[in-house]
Amino acid sequence: MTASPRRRIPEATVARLPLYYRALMETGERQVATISSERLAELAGVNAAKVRKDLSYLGSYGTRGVGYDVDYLLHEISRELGLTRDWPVAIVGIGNLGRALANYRGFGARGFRVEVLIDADPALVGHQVGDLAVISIDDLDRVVREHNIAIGILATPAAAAQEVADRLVAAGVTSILNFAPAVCSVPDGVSMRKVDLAIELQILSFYQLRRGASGATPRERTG
Amino acid sequence: MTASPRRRIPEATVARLPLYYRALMETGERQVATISSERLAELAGVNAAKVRKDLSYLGSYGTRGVGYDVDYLLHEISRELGLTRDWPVAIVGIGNLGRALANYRGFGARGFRVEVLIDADPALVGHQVGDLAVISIDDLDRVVREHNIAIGILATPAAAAQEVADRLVAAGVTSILNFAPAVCSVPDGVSMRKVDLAIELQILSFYQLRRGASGATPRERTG
DNA sequence: CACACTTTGAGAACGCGTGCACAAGCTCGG
DNA sequence: CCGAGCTTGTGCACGCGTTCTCAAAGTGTG
Repeated sequence: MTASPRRRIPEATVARLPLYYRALMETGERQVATISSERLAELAGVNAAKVRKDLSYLGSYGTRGVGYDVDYLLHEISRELGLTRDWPVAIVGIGNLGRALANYRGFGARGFRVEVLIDADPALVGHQVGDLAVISIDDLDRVVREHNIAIGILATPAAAAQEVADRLVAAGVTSILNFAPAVCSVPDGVSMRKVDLAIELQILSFYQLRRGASGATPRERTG
Repeated sequence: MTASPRRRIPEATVARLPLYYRALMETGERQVATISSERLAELAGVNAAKVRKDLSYLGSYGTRGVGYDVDYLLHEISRELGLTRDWPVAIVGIGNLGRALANYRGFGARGFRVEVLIDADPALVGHQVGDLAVISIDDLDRVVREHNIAIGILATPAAAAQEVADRLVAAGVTSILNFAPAVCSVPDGVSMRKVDLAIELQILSFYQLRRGASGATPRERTG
């Protein structure tokens, strides 16, 4: 029942669709029937021309002189993003970050359901985190297959990242969200997105430095 | 003592410098004196031409026929990224994620030191998280100024994000890393980077769906 | 029905980033 | 000192994404 895309949707557009989705959800709750590209742009924090071009990749869902039907557009975007499905998710690496992700409420609402928690530390295996018990990494393959998991979240230390990624892929996972601070490669046909907290701070630091010593100034490093 | 840039460094290059930095750190520990762009590219997960072009924005730090001096390059990159300084950091919003970030080891090593934890929940204020006590949001302005904080991490619920961002900016913060799932604007002269976990999963979901029903297939949504 | 007003959809120009290709420059062996 | 072999630095072409702009297509009013 998945409609084939009219045209290839640019990556940059795909990355913005979730923004539109969220903005439309908030708008829909306010009982607004239609929305203009300009208003949607404002809510999503982009400009109106971009909104119109992005949406035109999905098809002609707007009405000139009126705008976009909120419910209809919401439905089209959520279908395109696969939010009409339930995606079972596994988290590997139940440290600080893994535990926080396991308890994060924001996932479930969009159909991403954390069903499996995996860790290599025997001391952690069997422990309860939220509603779930931590499973040994030795059972990774079996559990991932049983739960029919397509999306994995990698929250291990850097050193383990590549090996765990390989095992996830071998078990049938085809999308990985990688929080480990390590370069990590996956075969064609598998998507991987990276989130690296330290890198984000370093980028901020670069621009902070460039702005010169105006405002708060950093201390010279002592150690 | 900050060298003025030879040329403007493209954003895309800035975003890769931390990758090179990390790769060089690992290389340096192995007592390797020089490194070629090809090897560095491999370690950083990019291609060699890009490495050379990126590094050329910093200056001519390589030697033809030889490669780059690891220590020297490391020093130049860390200076450019501001990693020779200590940056005191504040985290606002000590929920699941905020707590995980507060305990995250990866920051300190690069000079980012979490010195202040702030939350709006009176029940949380005063509680110890790691070595730090949670401070009331009423004291945000005072504490941020006292600690001379330039970089803030926003880990509040979406509804509070914009207001907290405004207060951080008013207190002198000029770089914000925003984990709240909300569009949030800051004045010129302030940098903001966004990390949105739900959006990352939605992007993965899009491509997962496009790859068709090969591999694990999602369930139709019930609720 | 005609006209003023609104808003979409897309053509076109521009700018940024990527990757190829190669000259310039260095080392090393003889 | 010369020539073979590397590796960098960069000019150039290409493609993607953004933004400007405007015709097309709708609504509403008198």
